[in-house]
Amino acid sequence: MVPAASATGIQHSLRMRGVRLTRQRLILLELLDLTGRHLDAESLYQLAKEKDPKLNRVTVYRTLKLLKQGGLIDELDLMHHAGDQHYYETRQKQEHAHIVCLRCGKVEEFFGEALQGMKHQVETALGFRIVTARTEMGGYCADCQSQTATDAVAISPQAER
Amino acid sequence: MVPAASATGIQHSLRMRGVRLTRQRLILLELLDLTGRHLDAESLYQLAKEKDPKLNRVTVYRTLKLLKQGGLIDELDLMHHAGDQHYYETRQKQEHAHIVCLRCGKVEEFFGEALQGMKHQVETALGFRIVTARTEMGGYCADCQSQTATDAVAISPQAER
DNA sequence: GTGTATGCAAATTCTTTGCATGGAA
DNA sequence: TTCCATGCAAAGAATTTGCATACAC
Repeated sequence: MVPAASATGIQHSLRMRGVRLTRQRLILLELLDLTGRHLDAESLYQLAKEKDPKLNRVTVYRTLKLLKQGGLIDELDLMHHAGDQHYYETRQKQEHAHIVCLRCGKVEEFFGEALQGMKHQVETALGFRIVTARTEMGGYCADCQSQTATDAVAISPQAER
Repeated sequence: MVPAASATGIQHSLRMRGVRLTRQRLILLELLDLTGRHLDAESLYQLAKEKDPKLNRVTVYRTLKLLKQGGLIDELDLMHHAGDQHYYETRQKQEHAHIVCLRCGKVEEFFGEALQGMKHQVETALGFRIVTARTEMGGYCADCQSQTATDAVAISPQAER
């Protein structure tokens, strides 16, 4: 179960379900797996175009949807720090939270018992069967904290998004 | 600090920052505070229109942005179970997770130590100063679990969104 | 009175859909 | 050979922007 085997694992899982492994899907799966995490549809599309200039943006969206529905990738929002697009990562065995610096955009991952624990608590306390979970936090990284004071982030009408 | 005082608290906070309390903003603040939680922009707009038919959708978006930036309301996605709109609730003293039933759309809230604990862990472990946090889970509520089997949710190309 | 907030119309961003053709199994 | 998957163009959903007017302080 080394990282590199993961794409193969997904391929196998898809084949099992009768999903056709087209050239486009293989390209996208490889990119999702090998590239540094947290790609959004547009970035994934741009990378995929380098490998196959004819691959269409729509195919990217359709493939992401397929993988998401199959529980093979997770969808993130990263606190919408850079817009409303979604980000994706291949599903890990270990649940983890995503921490986004609202100033520089850096994304850290946080692994801890708390997450699995909470999932179980929810399942028993509320009677839900949890399929997918997501914890995201926004704040300021060590580097940016000092500078933030300078930025004067008063509650002025125009800003970010 | 009773619930009803909360809208007043927000008003005070806004006034302090030099934000003008217009008729429209007062309507929106009241609705956000008194209505059952988790309104999206469109729902809030529809409710607001009943109180002031001339109030514009754009004003709703601008007000939500203002309040969000000021940390007075929190933005939720509710796992995008019904589309890509955002939902809002006035910020609570107690952090809590939102649990969404992917079949019937029911939303439950889960309060627990785990969340505050994790926030502190992240702050010390990663050196972040966390400003906003969000935990959402998607799954199936007790009522829907039995029926889900029947639904035959194989990984077929077309479905939801 | 002054300058921010609003309303209106138009634009933008992100994502999905319809339909004919292509290609994996 | 049979359908599922793709590409293309167009549509759709959610949200933002530009600009003149209105109104809170």
